[in-house]
Amino acid sequence: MTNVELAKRAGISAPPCLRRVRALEDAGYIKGYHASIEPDALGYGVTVFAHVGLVSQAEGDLKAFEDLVGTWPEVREAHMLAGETDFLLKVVATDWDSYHKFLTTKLTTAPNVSHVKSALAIRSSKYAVGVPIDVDAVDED
Amino acid sequence: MTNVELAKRAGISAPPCLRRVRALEDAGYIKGYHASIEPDALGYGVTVFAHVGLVSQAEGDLKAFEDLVGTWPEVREAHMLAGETDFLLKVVATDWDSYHKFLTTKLTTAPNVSHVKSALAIRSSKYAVGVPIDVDAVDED
DNA sequence: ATTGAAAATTACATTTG
DNA sequence: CAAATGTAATTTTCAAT
Repeated sequence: MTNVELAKRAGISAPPCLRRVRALEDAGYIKGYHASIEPDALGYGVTVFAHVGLVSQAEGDLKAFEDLVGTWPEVREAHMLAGETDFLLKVVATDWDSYHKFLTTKLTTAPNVSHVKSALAIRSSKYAVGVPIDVDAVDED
Repeated sequence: MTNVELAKRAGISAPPCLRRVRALEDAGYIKGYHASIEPDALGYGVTVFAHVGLVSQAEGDLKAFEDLVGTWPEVREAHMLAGETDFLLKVVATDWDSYHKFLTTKLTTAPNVSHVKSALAIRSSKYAVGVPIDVDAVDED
C-alpha cells in the first residue's frame, strides 16, 4: 500500500502519516515488510508441525536448541511452549521423503532432543499476520 | 523494496523485472504483501497454540469449523492436522484472562468441538515467512 | 499545498535461443 | 521465428520543503 492510500484510510494527510509510519518502524512496532508466497506453488507441499521434547530445560540448553534450529532452513517457525512439549516447530518440505530425511538426520539426532512427534498439516484455512485488531474498524468516522 | 532495486539484485533491468513480478502475482505464486509487526509491542503478549479435537471429521463439519474460526480475530492461524488433534489454532490475546474468556465463551462452546488442549507459547525464537530457499543464493553469478 | 525527484509503466528496437 | 530483454520516453506518484 502506498503512503497516500494509507493516509486516506487513516483520515489524515500524507506527510504526518508517513511520519507516524517511520516512528512505528523506529520504535520497533513494525519489524519489516514481506511478500507472501504460496508454498505449494513453489513445490513445498508438505508442512509439518513437529512437537519436540528436550532432555534438559536449562536456559542454556534451550537457547542452544533455538540457535540450532535457527540455522535449519526447513524450520520456518520455532515456538517454545509451556507444557508437555518443549518446542513446536513448523517445518516446510517439498515432499514427505525430504521431511523424513530432515527428521532422521537433523532433528532427532540433535543434542538434547528427547522425543519428536510429527503432525502433518493437511491444509491451512487461515494464515494471518499481526494481531486481532481490525485496523479498518479503529477510529472510523 | 522498489522494483528498480529488485531489478538490480536480479541482474536485469526494471521493465522485465516488473513483468516477472506481475506474472508471479497473476499466477498465484505471490499472494500479497504485508507489514510484519511485533505483537508484544502492541500489548498482545499471550500466544497460545490450541490443539482442537472435533466430534465429527466429515468434510462438511470440518469446513464449518474452518469458516467459524475464520470469523474469530483471536485466531491468527488455523491448520488442519493428521493425527490425534484435528486442528491446530494459533491464538493471540492481550493477556491470559482474555484468552481464557475466548476459550470458554467461543472455542469450547463451538459446535462439533470435542476437546481443546492449550499450549502457551513462552517465546518464539524464529518466525520466517516463505520457503526454505535462500533467494540470494539462487542464480548468483 | 507545491515542487522536485524517483519510480512505474508504456512503446519500441534488439537480442537470444 | 517467437519470446524475452534493454533503451528511451512518458506518465504517475511519492516525499520533503
